[in-house]
Amino acid sequence: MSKDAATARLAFEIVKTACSNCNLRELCLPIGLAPEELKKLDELVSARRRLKRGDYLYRAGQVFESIYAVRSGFFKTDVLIEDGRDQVTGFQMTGELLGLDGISSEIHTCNAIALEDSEVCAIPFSHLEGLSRQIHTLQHHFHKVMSREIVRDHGVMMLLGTMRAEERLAAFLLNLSQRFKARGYSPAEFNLRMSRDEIGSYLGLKLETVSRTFSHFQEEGLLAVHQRKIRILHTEGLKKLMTHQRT
Amino acid sequence: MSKDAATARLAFEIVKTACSNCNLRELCLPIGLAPEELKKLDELVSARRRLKRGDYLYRAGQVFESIYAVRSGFFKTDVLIEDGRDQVTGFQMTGELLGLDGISSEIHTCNAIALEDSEVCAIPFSHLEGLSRQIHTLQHHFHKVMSREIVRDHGVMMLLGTMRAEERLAAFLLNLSQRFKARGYSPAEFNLRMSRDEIGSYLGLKLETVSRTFSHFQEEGLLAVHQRKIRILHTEGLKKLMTHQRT
DNA sequence: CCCTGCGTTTGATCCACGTCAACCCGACGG
DNA sequence: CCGTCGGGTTGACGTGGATCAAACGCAGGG
Repeated sequence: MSKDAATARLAFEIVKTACSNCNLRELCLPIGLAPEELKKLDELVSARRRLKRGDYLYRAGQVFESIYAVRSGFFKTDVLIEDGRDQVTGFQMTGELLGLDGISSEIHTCNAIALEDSEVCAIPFSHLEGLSRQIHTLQHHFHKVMSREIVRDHGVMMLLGTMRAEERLAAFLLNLSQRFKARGYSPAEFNLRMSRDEIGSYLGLKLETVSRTFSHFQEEGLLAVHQRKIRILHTEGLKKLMTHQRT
Repeated sequence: MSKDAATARLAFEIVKTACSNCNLRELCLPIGLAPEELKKLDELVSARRRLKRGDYLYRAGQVFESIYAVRSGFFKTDVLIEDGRDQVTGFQMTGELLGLDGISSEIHTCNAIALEDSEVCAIPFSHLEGLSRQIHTLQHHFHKVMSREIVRDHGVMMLLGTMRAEERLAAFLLNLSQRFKARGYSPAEFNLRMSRDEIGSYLGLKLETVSRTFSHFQEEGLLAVHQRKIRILHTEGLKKLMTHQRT
């Protein structure tokens, strides 16, 4: 926590700014690029940005210039409408991209907020377009990423439109679990970075309902919950819960 | 309706297959392209496809090869999960693109179904990627289209997550109204192409609730509803309804 | 150590929408 | 002309989750 330690860490990380030796390269934009292509991508990532918990990466209404790749940390995005209502539209973790919504109007349409101290790589969008005209693989991969975002959103629409509270929370936890697993963390035990209120907003539920549903899962022996620490005891049970209900 | 008339119309439309003289060029993919660029795009649109009401344009699970631009008609897309539940994820009208969800996994993730006799232009995706490496404007425009889809989905998530039935239906009607207007049709009077059930599925409501809400709007003097024919009598009233409620 | 504050849990009550069921109505076929 | 059929409307009733309210528990500060 000392100033020196922070400086030292900064220096260390600057050394490995490049995509080509970033340990996320299998998760992030560079997937499938040849070494020489990766070199080009290195030049593209113009800047890193560090954020503290609670900092805004960008705000709705700001001019869109770059997309961001999460290098470390955890984000949420949310939209709000005039009358004060808001909704969390997603949670982003390591290797995921932020800001794709801004491309359409050159203006960000949501807020992106760090839920813990985080670091992102800024990728100026016009550069990305330029480079993806040269590198097929990059172009195609970028298209896939955008498309995946659309598919993900459809999943959330499904969840919000047809599922009951238990199913929503089960789906949410299983999704988190799987994403942690993909990043080499335990799929069974993790810390939530977001509050009950934020989960509720994402799932279209009130925080009380989220809390009650957690308790309920715990009573059923599906989970161990302590504050934001979650241990999944019975993955299959959660999965069944998600699908089983019919009407 | 005679066979001859149909044939004649077919012949007529084949003549103007090209984007360069398509009257949708201001709405569809070619927006903003220079004449010589438009020529190149012409070669890209490999085939038209006609569909009758109820026909599937593609089904979830099929291999993805092309995206489609709606030339005429009206579509819905829906996703379904194992247990039989399904959800309409969108309604597409003239000039809008279908199939973007398939890019991510090379497999369509939803069904696209014609709600009336329709015609689409098939755009082989690999060709589109090729051409957009040559034409900046096309590339950028395509990115904007994908991004707009993401923003639209966020809007639906907002609707499903935070709005009550009346607000949802008001938002839905205003959205349709505006899209009809953009296409030169009356924003105040139009025919719904979809059933109450399909509206309900899209809005996360049951058809009875949709029906009741229509009746309610009619009692309030906001709408005149007769079957699928809608006349908006009081746009401002609908808008206020959409925003006004707080909690 | 205690005080304060915020996020969370838990309980009691309420209500918007779902469910179930009857009925209506325009389209279509015989 | 009537019978049928599918989508739409309307009513009565049930319920999942919202709302309101109180209490808890951990973290940070004095």
